[in-house]
Amino acid sequence: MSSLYDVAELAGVSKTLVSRVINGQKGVSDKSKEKILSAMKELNYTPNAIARSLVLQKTHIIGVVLDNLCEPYFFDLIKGIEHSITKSDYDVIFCSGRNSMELKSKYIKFLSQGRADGVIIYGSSLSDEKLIKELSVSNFPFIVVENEVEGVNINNVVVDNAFGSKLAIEHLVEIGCRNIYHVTGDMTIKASVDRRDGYIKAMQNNGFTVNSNMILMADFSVESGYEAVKAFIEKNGTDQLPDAFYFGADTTAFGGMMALEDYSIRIPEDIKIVGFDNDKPHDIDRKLKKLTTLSQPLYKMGESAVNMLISDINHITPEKQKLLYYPELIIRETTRE
Amino acid sequence: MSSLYDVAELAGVSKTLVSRVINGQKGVSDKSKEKILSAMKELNYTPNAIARSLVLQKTHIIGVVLDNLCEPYFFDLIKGIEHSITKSDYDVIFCSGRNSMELKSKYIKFLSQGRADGVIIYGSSLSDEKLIKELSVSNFPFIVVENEVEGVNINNVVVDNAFGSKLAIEHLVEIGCRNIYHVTGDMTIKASVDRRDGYIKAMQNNGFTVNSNMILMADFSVESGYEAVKAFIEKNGTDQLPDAFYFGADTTAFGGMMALEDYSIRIPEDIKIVGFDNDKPHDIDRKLKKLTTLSQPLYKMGESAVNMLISDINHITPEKQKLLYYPELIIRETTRE
DNA sequence: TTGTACGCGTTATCAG
DNA sequence: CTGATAACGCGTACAA
Repeated sequence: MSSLYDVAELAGVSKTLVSRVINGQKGVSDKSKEKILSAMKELNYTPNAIARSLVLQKTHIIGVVLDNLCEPYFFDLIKGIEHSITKSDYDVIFCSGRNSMELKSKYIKFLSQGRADGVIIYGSSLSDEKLIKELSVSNFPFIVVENEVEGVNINNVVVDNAFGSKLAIEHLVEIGCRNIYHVTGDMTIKASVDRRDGYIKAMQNNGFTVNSNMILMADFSVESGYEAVKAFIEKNGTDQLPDAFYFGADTTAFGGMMALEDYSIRIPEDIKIVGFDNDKPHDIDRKLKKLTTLSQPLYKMGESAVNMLISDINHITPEKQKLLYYPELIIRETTRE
Repeated sequence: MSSLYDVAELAGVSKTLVSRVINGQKGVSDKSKEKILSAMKELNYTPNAIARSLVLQKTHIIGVVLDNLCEPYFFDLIKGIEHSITKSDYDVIFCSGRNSMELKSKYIKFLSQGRADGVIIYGSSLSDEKLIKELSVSNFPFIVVENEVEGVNINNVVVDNAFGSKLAIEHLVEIGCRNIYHVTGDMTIKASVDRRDGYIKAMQNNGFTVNSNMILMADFSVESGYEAVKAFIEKNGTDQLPDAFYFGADTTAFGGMMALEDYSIRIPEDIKIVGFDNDKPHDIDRKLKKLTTLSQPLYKMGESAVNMLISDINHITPEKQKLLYYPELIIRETTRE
């Protein structure tokens, strides 16, 4: 690998001139420029970005750390980020936590050690909080998408999950449901907690009381949704069904709908279903009804995250910012006769 | 941001000792170590990876440049890469070309300018060749997955697409097909060309001649598959169908199967279908038959790519390596009565 | 065990 | 227009 110095030597000029040519700056005679250009060609010279970053104290890189890259759920977020990045003078690199907290934390450190000017972190897990609090004292620019972390002043793009629950319950009540159950998502994820709490509150605001037996525990897997509903039916029978199941996640809802199908319970005639996340169904074998769900504006959240982070990096906004998005109710077949 | 020098000053020792503590090296008294550690804490010191890379001439980073991150097709490749990386002492970062050659090329340059020790490039497009030839003169370590580039000596993990066509045709012939048509994938992609050429050759080897009207042009989209088959039927009627359609991609095949369904043509009774790629079906609305297809070992290819690249980086293997994988035929409902 | 001094490849300042 | 020279933050011979 030849360096700027090698080019200067071969061209018979100083490093200063070479640097100017590389960066397209004024102050180089045509003759020198020519010599430099041909020297660069001859040596197959490539500027070293690392050295450049060191002296400039700037990488022009924004890092993105996701829980897992292999997850279609993140596609909209990624696309939103990419779209905003294109309009900026930054480059993005992506790192995957592969569903491991340690790895995620490692990559955040990795990027914050000077390898990026700022980091976008998708944080949904409750256990992210410790990591984020640590990072927030380092005054390295970063922004957390999805998770709201209490007690720390950070850049944050969040979605009001409880509001989503409110929309779901109000919709179900409006179409005549009275006895509405909730099947949770993964309760180590903050969003799941907020959705459940939002469910309870929305039920109360509509004049219903929620007993603990009205909340079925599951996680984000299709299987858990299937098992939760199946166990419920086996315990209570098919004549003790609620008017509706409100699931904490679409994946879980898909599983639940399969269980209902196995017991020949008709959707939406016998029971209404609402999910959360606006996922594409995974299972081609079953012809599931199209699911009424709540959609998070992940694309917009990605865009905003980039913009907010860049303005933080450049100290355009001295204060940390927080942006709240609202989920949108998408009514489909599972709540429509 | 405090530097190693700040820590040394606060601890009242030299930079050398601080450096040793950071890197866990011997040769520091317990007393000094303590002072240094507490100084690091007090200053909230984080080592600067950029400076470190500069002096060490090593980043311990492997970059991966994909055509597009938002594409489930790459999941297996990514997982394979990640798996091998975990067992190494490298970190991975991912960059997305967002389906743009320029962007892809930009990110390859970006990484090769000292920001990574080596790059894994997924290259499927024919137009990648120019870019790859350029890179190959720079002696920067890299490996190309999928595309075979003629005339240059590079690290390469490829899959024998023509062999896949051979498997497909032999399978179809074996179950009684004589009149086998081909619907191409995106012909700007080298794999599509190889699959078509493999189809022609395999047909000839089985004693059939291929006329140009037996090859329908499409790309990788579901729509193109649908349109290609629909146009064919509208032109030739439903009584002039071939025994089988061999598609250059599963996505295309899904589209084609939908078109056949629209004309009430039964699969596999009336016509057999073989695809390529072993994709998951996208469309939940249709209850498509499970598709016989060819599976590429992308996971293994990802693993191998990492290993080969690392041994290139460390000059373990002086020569460039080339690894050839074979697709595997997965027989499902569309060729089974 | 400790510290000094130099170099990694760049950019920027300031004379000439 | 040109060229020394000093940084950027770190690792490492080498010397003490």
